Amino acid sequence: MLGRIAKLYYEYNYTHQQIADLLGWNRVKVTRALAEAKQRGIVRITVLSDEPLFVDEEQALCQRFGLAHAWVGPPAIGDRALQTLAMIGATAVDQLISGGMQIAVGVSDTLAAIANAVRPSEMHPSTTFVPLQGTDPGLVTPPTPSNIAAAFAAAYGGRAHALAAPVFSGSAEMLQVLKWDPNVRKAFNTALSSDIALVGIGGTTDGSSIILRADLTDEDAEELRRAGAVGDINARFFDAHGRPVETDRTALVLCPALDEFRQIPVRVAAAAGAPKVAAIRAALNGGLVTSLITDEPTARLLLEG
Amino acid sequence: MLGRIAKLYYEYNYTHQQIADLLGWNRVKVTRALAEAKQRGIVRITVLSDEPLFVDEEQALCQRFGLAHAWVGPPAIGDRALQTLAMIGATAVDQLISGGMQIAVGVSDTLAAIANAVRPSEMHPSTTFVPLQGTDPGLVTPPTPSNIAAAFAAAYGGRAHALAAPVFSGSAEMLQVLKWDPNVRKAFNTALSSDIALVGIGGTTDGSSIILRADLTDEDAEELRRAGAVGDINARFFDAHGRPVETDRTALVLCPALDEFRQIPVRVAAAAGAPKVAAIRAALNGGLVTSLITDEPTARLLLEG
DNA sequence: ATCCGGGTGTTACAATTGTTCATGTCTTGA
DNA sequence: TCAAGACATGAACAATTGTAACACCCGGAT
Repeated sequence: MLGRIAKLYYEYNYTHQQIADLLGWNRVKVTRALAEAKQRGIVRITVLSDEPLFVDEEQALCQRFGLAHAWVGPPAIGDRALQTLAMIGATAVDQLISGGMQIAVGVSDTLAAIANAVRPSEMHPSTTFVPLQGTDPGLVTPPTPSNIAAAFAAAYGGRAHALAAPVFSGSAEMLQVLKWDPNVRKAFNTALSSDIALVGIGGTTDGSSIILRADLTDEDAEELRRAGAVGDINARFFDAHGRPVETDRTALVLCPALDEFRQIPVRVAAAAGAPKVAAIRAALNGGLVTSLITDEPTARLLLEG
Repeated sequence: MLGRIAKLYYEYNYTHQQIADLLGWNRVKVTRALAEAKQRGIVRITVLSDEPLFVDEEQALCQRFGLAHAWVGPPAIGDRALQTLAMIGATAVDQLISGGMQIAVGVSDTLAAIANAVRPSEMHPSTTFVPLQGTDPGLVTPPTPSNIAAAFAAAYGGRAHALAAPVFSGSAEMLQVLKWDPNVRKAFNTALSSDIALVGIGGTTDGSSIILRADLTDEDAEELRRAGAVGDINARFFDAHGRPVETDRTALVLCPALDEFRQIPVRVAAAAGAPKVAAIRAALNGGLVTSLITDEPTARLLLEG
């Protein structure tokens, strides 16, 4: 039934009202049916154009920061910040991915949103997604690394690895034990041999999700900032030059150090928003990432600075 | 540029106004750009559904008149009668066509509209379109058979034949000469060996386009009606039982007789509208066509009678 | 019997989109 | 240089679409 209505509307250019009259329905019902048809994917709208949305900004970012790729999306409207970034990110991933690749994924809300937003142009059954770090402990809404990897794999019909280890250890001893576990070591070696890494960039301002995830206290955060930390990738903090910053608290993290992370040849970060500009700029300047997914206002701020 | 705007609108769900603000444009300009993008095919809207629009009517028509296929489109809105019929016709053609076929095409406004409306689901380079009759003499707006065949061929990437002969002869002698011309005979033999024929059905009411095309006078038309003619296919008139009706005037026509036409196994007619119902019904009852493309009101009238 | 929960119909209103029209601008050719 | 035509522009209006609120009905579970 949805198909019929969708055809009448999109192909025959009937108005909702006319469809309602034809079917003896109510206009609002037609409106609702069409919304459902769209949502269910019965109606597919494709824009046949590969021109990037903001070529100028993308090129400027590449030149200024020596990036391999840059994708700049439109400014978020209303509260759609995450979704907007996710869409441009999905485009980016779809352009980068190809069969047989191994792709490492970090954790961030943005990355989770991207994983849900991907509409593969083609399937890649032989592509593998591996998590870059273990699972956060008390995280309620779950962008866990394994979940994100699984979501990507589901979208592309590929495979996903899981990593059954906590990302935060309660003690140095525990961290040591974990680090020497053969399975854990293997998992990290695998992740670090990926072709591409997808990560988010976090800030160190109040309210950054890393603060919450890591169970950091206000004092911990303040200590980090005093030590010069402006942001993190995979719970590894860095200063304005992209150099590692560690405190006692953040040393207990089970995920690749920034220098290990650099082994991955293509490192794509997705992040946007004024509070994160300092962190993004630091990551770019320090060469922590080779490619950036962001939005137009953020790109402008990065280029202005 | 159109691609960018289309993406912002259809993928990022910006409103026209927001796009205008973003680009420093005027809203109306955005509206117009989007319309052009649609028109140019940069934006493609697909309804993923193969359910026919009016299954009940289609089945009823098939049963009642022993048809092989029936396609029923929605009622025309406003003055879009031709375009609406063309769309359902295009769907029908796309379903019927396959590689290597030879398809004979007649002349009618509807058929011309269908040829322009086809959006091939796949190309058929090995399919050939051949005209069923010669060219009308004084026809200003040109749905000439060769044009229609060419339009179909262009759409499907196939080949088209031309038939360089007038459909109306001024005298019996001329008709004889033409009929014995080897090229003409070959052309007709070719046409009649087609897998499918696509034709229109004309009525004999005042204003029927056949009257105009054939340069028939009011007296000619009246004579035809007195002789029982209710309609025509390719300028061959028939009565309410689908039996041929000829007058001196209409005998001078260079196109297959109705009985020759029947050699083609699949004969698809496209026609709709209350004035044509008698003609359509006659063609169906007489088995002149095996398949019908029409619209819902016409289908209703046919089934009621 | 009663109480949901989900779908429907209705209305009213808000937001978005489409169209028209008067005007302005830029070419083209005499 | 100027008129004529083609075309772009922006304001104003009209039509369509989206959304919310609310009453209602119906089948199933309590």
